[in-house]
Parts: sequence; structure tokens; C-alpha cells
Amino acid sequence: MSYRPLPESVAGLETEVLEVWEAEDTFHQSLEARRGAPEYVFYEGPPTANGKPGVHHLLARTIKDTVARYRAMAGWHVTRIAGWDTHGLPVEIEAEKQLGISGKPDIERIGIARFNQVCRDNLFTYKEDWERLSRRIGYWLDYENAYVTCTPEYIESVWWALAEIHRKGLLYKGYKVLPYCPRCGTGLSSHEVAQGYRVVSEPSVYVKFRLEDDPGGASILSWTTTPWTLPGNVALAVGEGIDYLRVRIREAPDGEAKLPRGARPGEELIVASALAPDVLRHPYDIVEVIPGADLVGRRYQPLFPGAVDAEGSDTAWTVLAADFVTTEDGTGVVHTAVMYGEDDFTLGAREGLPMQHTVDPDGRFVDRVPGDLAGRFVKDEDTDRVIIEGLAGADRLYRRQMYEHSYPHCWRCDSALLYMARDSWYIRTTAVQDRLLEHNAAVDWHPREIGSGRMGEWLAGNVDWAISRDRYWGTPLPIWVCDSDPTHVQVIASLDELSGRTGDLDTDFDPHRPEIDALTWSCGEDGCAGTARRVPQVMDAWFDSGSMPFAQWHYPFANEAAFDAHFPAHFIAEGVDQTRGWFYSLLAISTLVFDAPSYRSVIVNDLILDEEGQKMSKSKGNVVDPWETVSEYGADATRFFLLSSSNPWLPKKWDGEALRETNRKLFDTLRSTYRFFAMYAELEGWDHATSVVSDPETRAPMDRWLLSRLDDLVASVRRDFEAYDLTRAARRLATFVLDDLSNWYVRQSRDRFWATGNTDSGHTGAGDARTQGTADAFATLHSGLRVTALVLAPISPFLSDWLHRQLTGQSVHLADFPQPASCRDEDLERRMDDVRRLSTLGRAAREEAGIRVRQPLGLLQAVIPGGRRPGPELEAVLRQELNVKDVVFPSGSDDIVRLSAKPDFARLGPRFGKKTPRVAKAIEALDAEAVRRLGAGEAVSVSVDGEGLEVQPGDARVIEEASGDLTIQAQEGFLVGLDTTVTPELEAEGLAREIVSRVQRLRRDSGLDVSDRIRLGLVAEAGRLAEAVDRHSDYIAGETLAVVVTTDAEQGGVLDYSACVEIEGESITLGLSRSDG
RNA sequence: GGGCUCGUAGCUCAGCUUGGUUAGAGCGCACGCCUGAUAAGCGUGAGGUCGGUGGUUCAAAUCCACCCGGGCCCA
Repeated sequence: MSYRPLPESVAGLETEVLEVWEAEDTFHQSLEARRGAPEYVFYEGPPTANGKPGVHHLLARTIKDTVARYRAMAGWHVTRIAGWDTHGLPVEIEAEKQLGISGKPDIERIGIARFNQVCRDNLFTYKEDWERLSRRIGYWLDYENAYVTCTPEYIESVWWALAEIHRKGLLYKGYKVLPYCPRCGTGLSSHEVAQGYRVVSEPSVYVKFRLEDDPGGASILSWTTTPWTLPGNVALAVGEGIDYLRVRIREAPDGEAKLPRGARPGEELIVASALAPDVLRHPYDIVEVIPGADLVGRRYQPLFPGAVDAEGSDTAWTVLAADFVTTEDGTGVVHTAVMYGEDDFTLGAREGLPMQHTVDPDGRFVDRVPGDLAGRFVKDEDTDRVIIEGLAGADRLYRRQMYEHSYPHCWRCDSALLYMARDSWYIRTTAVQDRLLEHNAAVDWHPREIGSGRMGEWLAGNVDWAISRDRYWGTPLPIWVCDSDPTHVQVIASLDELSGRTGDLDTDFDPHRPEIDALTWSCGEDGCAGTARRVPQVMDAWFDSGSMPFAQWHYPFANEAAFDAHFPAHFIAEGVDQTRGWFYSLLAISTLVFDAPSYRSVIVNDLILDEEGQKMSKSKGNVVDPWETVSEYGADATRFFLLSSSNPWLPKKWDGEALRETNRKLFDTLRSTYRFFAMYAELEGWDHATSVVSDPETRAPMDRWLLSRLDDLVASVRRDFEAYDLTRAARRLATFVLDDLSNWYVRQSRDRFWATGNTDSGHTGAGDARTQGTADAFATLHSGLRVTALVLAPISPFLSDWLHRQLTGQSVHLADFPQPASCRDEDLERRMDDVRRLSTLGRAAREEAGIRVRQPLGLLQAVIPGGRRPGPELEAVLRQELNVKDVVFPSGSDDIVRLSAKPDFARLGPRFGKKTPRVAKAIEALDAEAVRRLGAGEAVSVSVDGEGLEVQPGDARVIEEASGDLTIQAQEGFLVGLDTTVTPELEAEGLAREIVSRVQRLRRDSGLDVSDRIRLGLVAEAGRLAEAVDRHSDYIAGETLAVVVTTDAEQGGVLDYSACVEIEGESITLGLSRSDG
């Protein structure tokens, strides 16, 4: 078997791997391989199939796929079924665009049947896009059995759930206040509203509400920016903790202009104390200060008598307490029209205020409204004028002013939106609030704060879920209401039940509007003769997607066992915007229907921002095309970047530079390491399948070290994945590949990979031992690469699979995630760590002394904290790395080091308290002898402010510092002293190495293969170079694979390639020819 | 206005749960090294009021309060 060279390009490799997956159906093989294994349940949050996927989707999909792949490798059967969210406003809007229409009247004009057909046809416009991108980035998902929320089966399951909720008495009809466009006849979602804010200047009014039975005949002042809501006024809201003033208007002082209009001298007004100076423009005297609580319950005269009927309400036209009242603006008194504001409505529901519309769905005042207003469109300027003049005429207007503010408009037709209460069906989620909170508390949220914070608080303030929408393309509400007695409500739980009512339905019956709207039957409840008609609304699409745990199985009509085995989910992952979306609807529905949570662990991801940290949006034109990034950097690097750059729940800047870097560092290094392995394995004929592999325990320390590091890597990454800490796993992996595998193991072990070359040249003559060392090196590096591929596979599935197939013949995704192999040797790791630190210091010392590494030196003195020794084998590594003949570890009493004591504050603090800093100073000042005793485990005494205190060993760390005149580098107790004397012998050796380096360069520039044997010519004038050649020609020949070396100018001159180079001021002519022998 | 979150080197991020006296990486920059992985690799150095203020403490990037700035969600 041979190890193939890597494909030229990243895209080429990934395409090749994709083709293999396609050809052998690796995904299904991986599922098959785990058949019967414990089930790991993942739920796919269905994307809406009518928008193009963007880069932020790459993040969520990478998280999902990584977790699923890890679990599959770790021995679970991971069912992951794709799903599509197909209903809802986004789909309708797309259809409107396509039909060139806008708004509900247009839709009803062309007919719901045609409209819904366009919705249906449009659905899968982008489905293909999604599937292609998902495939390209390696997101393995079962698309063949995808659930689709608009199929009759899915809808039937959703109906069943709603009927269950109804059966528990938790479904009711009420009102919901929402931003409403009177022209389009529709409510708008918050997303749509956000698009239409515009600054407008409109009349605002301060209105006098005259109190009943008030000794001073006082009026409460209230302010509104929407005069059209005044006929609907049924209450005033004050803050219980706010102080109000009762003031009396004074006469105008003599000689000044008469009082402004709006109030007469002697008239009494009530307004929040803090706002009185801003609101009142008359001179006044303060009569009294009234706590808000004392105003509560006071009755006042309706502004527009007859507009609203009290319906026996006690609280209508009284003052109520509400916590939303502030003294930020207005008068500290909030005019309350229950049908035209959300706070107003909530207050009205709580206080039992009458709930009647004063405005019809077209935005016109209803007939009951007095004052020449009936039939007028509420947002006409004329209407404002009529209202204001009417108020002034009735002496109810204190003042008016133009007010500039940001107000929402319809994004389609630009009409000002009205906040209006609309008929709506509700689920009484407040009835199960405690259970929601309990189930949420049991969820393992990543990050934790989402569960306790955003989600927890939202649940704590939970209000009933308004599930109906006045729209067309959605799951029709299966609610039929009798037209003669609206308390006769039937909620249909299945298609069978429906056909039981209506007579047989077609076998291909589609439950969507408008067909279903035509289905009616005789009510029959208690012998009622009325007709049951379906309510016109469809369901909130969140109810669809939140039903997927059972609806994807068409449960309870089919697949009962499958559902049981796949509920609840172990894991889901979506964006933070789903807190009130899918995360909520999943939890609410499972709590309502099963009284159980539907997911155990969640990873929440935040947005992907552009390079400037701005949110990506189509309008800003800063949206990154996922296809571009994947084809430029590859799916592997993109996925790795997304997981490693920061935790998923932090907003992430999209950084092309960082992506390039991920590719260059991690992936190039990994590819390069493989290339190195493959090249020498070919040359040396090493093959994992046939070569004899020795017991790891008998291998060289460097091998055992790498295997130990691998064990640690495997155990750590396992732990990270189990804890859903993907970012930590990714970073750990990158550190291993770069620092341990490539930059230490391979770099230190390179020459072990060319055994035969050296043996042939007769340079080492070590024979079998050398060959076995090479085999061990190959086996070790093979393990390193193989395990790296396994550990990398969940995050970056392409290169890892390609490598694993080369290294073992098997797909990495059919392999088991590795277990630690009991190769851990912490003592060896620590000693190697010591050697690496000393190497760093040694290189620094060389740099400081200005002596390059190729120049051998005689002696390095080194100190490791605690007096550890690396041991002979690792000392050899250190000698080689620093190119010194000898390394010695002097004891603390030698000249090279001076002992000193560094206080340990963590131990001193609790014992000495305030004295700690002075004790610490005394420890630092200890003389060498005292420090030595401390280091030897004796207690010593110090004097602080004349007081003798005892310092225990352990209260301070004994460290060795530089002294003497070698070139010294020291850090955190590690120290090296480099003897920089260059003897003539050392110089000659250095020059020989220099020559070898130049010859190697010439070999490479001449296009020779690394294993080609050569004839070598080295021609120099008499001098240091010539002498070095003379003394070290065997060494030079061995290193450069020269079978013949000549120093003769004539023979050297006929070689194929030559170069004249200068070394240390002397020149030498190099020549070489490929040797055929 | 409310909730959550972030603020550490020019840039991207660790460290904060459990306070301990030299605050770490990578990129970029400067300088150097190495090369039988080579349109690669390695090292050294400069670079920080740890957003601000106040508090708790012998000791605060870390705990507390307030403030400033960015982001998200909601109103």
C-alpha cells in the first residue's frame, strides 16, 4: 500500500471526499454501523425554505454536525432528520411579491386558493440551495425523511396537540393588541414593524379629566400623542409611588398679558409633581401633595359619553395604579384606552375594564362615537382637528403641541400603524408556568445565563400565548364555533374526526384554506340547531415548529415507538433569537401536552457580524456569501474557524484574515506533516499494515512522549465534547498539532525517518537498532496523524477523512472515537517540558551572544526549578537542539546560580494578614544561607518591626538566579548559562555544517530528490574552509549523500551543477552530479 | 425604559467560577535563526491605566456598587 500525495487544492480534496461519501453513502453506513446502539436524539430546528442560507447558518450547522458526528463516533446511534418550516408570513410576503400584490384586500381579490397555491409552489425555491450548501459543508442530515410542516400528516399531529390542550381547558378566545395596518387589514410582526419606523410630527394633547365629587372641581391632566384613542378612554393610570400636586391657577399679575388659554383662574389641576413645571404654563399655587396611591379609585367624567358602554364595570372611568407609569414625559398620568395599547389592554384585563372598539377594522370611528367623529378615518389631519376642537369646546383641552417622535408605519403601504386589539385565540400557558420554569431549569444551557436570564426571565413574566394569525398560508385552526351560540366550540383532533363530521373527505384532502373554510356542519351540541363554522384564522407558525418532536413522526397516528425512542432530545442548537421562538415553542408545547421538557442540552449561538462588527444585512450590503467563503477557504477551515475563534454564544466577527490564518496554520501544518510522513514512508518502504510495530513502551523517549501527549489530547477532547465545549476542544486540538506534533515531535525526529540512507552511506553503521528506531518513528508518527484525524473528524470532516483513509483504509466517520491508551507518562511530559523551556532559553542565549545554531559550542549549564533532571535521553535532545557538546546541571551551590526566596502570598496572607507585605519583604531579603536552609526544609526566622516571626518551608519558593559571567537567560526558575568559547575544533565543525547547508541548498536548487546519491566537489583555497573540509569530509559526505568527495579543482570543475559561495569571509566552490551508482 | 451580554497588546481572543504580587496566546510589526517538510518552519523583542470611578481586602483583571461605550432581545 502506498500513501497518496495530497490533492493539489483544498477544494479538490473536499470535492473528492464528497464524491466518495456520495458513492459509498457513508452517512447511511455510519447510521447502520450504530444500529441498536443507544439513541442520541437530535432535533433539527427547521429553517424556512424560502430564504437563502447565509454564513450565520454555517455556524449553527457546524455546531449541530460536530456534536452529532462526535456522538456517532463515541458509540451512539444519532438520528438527525431534516425539517422544513413552510408556513407563515415570510412565505406569504414572497408570494405577494411574486404576484405583484400587497395586502389582504389584494389577496382576497385574487382568491385564497390561488394565493396559497403560489405559496406552496414557492416553498422549495431555496430548498435545493439549502441542501446543496449543507452537503458542501458536510452537514450530515437525513433529507429523504425530512419533515415538512405543511403536509396533511404534520398538520394532523399539530391539530391533535391543540385538541389535547383544549381538552385540558387551556384554549380560549380573547384579544391581542398588535400593530395593525388599517389599509392592508392585517397585523404586522415585530420584524415588519421594525422596518417601518419614521420620525413624524403630530399633534399631541394635554387633556383635562374632570373628577367626580371633588371639592375643588379639579381635573387630572393626561397627555397623549394619539388623540384618536381618546374616545376609547376608559381609565387613567397613575404610579402608586409617584407624588402628584393639586394646583390652583392664579390670576395673571397686573401689567402682564392675560393668561394663556386652557385654564381659568381658580381652576384646580392635578399633575405629577416632577412634571408640573414642564406641563403647566399658568402661574399656580400648590394646594396639596397627593401620593399616587391616594388618587387610585377616584372617578372621573367620560370624555366622549356613549362611545363605550360601561357594561357594568366598576372600574370604568376611574383612576388605577399601574407600574408602567413613569415621570419621564407627559404628566405622570397615562390615558388608558384598553383596545389601543398593549399596556392598556393588560391593565384592562386585570381591572375588568369594558372592552369595546371605538374604531372599526378599516380604521374608522364606529357609529357610537359622538362629536361628528363616526365614520371618520382616525389618522386624517382633519380628524385630529375635529377631536381637538371638540375637546376645546367642552373645556377639556389644557394645551396642545406638535410632537416629533418615531412612529411605526406599514412597510408595504406606508400607512401609520394603529395599535389595536384584535380577536385572537390564546393558550393559557400561564396555567403551566411553574412547570415551564421547572422544565427550563432542568435544561443544560450553553451558556448557562441564557437559561437563567433571557429564557428564565421571559418565562417568569410569561403571558398567555396568542396562537392565531389573521392570515392565509398556515395550519388552519381546527376550531369550529357555532353561529348561534359561540360557547359551542369544537376542536377537531384528526382528519378522521373531521370526516366524521362532514362525511367522507377525499383521500388526498388538503387541510389548508380555503377548502377547509367551506366545511360546516350542524352544531348539535345540546340539540343546538346552529351551524358550526371554522374560525377564520391560521396558527402561529411557531406552533408548527414547536410540535416537531411528535409531528415529525406523525405521532400519535403512527410511529408510536419511534416517537417514544426520540423524546426528548438530548441536544438542540439554534441562534439566540430563538429564545422566544423555537426554544419557547418546543418547551411550551411539550409542557402543555406531555408535561415534560423536550430537550436536555442546548448550545445557543449569537450572530455573525461583518469585519467591522456590524450586523450583516441585505440593505447594508455586507452579507458574506457562504459559497464564496467555502470555495475560498474550504469547509474544514470555515468550520474550524467558527468553532475555535470564540465561544458560539458570543457575537463573532467574520474575519477573512483569520480564516486564511486557520488554513495556513493548522491545516497547512497538518497537510505538511502528512506529506512528510508519506514521502519518507514511500522512500523507506514503511507500511502500517505490514511493518512490525514494537510495543510503545520500548520506543524512544520522544515516541513515548508523543504517545503520552496523544493520550492526554484524546481524554481532554472527549471531556470537552461531552461538556459541549466545542471551542475548547478545537483550540486544544490546534495547539497539539502545531506545538507538539509538528513543531516538536517531527522537528526533533526528522533524521530518524531516513534510516536506510544513512546506513547505506556507512555513516552510522548502527544496523538493526537504527532501522528499528526508524520503524518506531514511523509507527509513532502514524499514530499521531491517525489519532489527530479521529479527534478532528467531528469539527472538520473532510481532511480528517481523507487522512484517515490513507492511514488506515477506513473512513474516519465509521471509526470509534479514540480512548486513552494508557500511554500517559506525566513524568516524561514534565521532563520534556523542562527540555523545551531550556531550549527556548538556550536559543535566546545564543541570540544574545550572536552565535548561530550551526556553530557547535562546548558547554551549556542549566538549572530546572526543584533540581529536576531531564535524564540522559532527553539531555541528548537538548544537546542536539542547542548544538552543544555537553549539558551539565550544576547544583545550587555552584557559581552559576544564586539562591533567593520568593514569598508565596497565598500562604502568607491568611497567617500574617496586614503584616503580609512586610513579611514578604523580609523573605526576599534573606541571605543565601537562610534560603538554602529554607530550601532544605528548615524553618527560618525573620524579623518584622522588631518582632521575630517564623517562616515555614513552603511559605516561599526557592529559586535560582543567574550569577557569574556566562551568557545567561533565566525565566521562572529555569536558567541556562552558555559557554560561548569557540575553539578551533568547534569552529571547523561549524564550518563543516555550514558547507553541508550550502550543499543541501545546491542539491535542492538543482532539482535532486532527497534520496539521490551524488558525487561532490568541494574546492577551496587553503584556509579554514579547506581545513574544515579536510577534517570533516566523511561527515559532509554522509549528510549530503555523497558517494564520492573530491577537493581537486579539475575534477570538481566537470560536475553538472556548481556554485561558488562565501562562508565567513572565505569562498568555496561547490559542485555536484547525480550519482547513478 | 427593562433583561441579557461584551469591553484585557494595533487586531482576534485566553485568564475571571475558586482574589495571591512578572496578566498570557495567535496575527501584525522589528530583528534573527533553521532548512533531508521549502511559495514552508522556528525563535527573540517591542507593545497592556485589564473601559472608568468608588468600595471590600494584607492583596482585585478576578468580588461588590455605580457610571461610560458596543451588541442582542424586549418595550
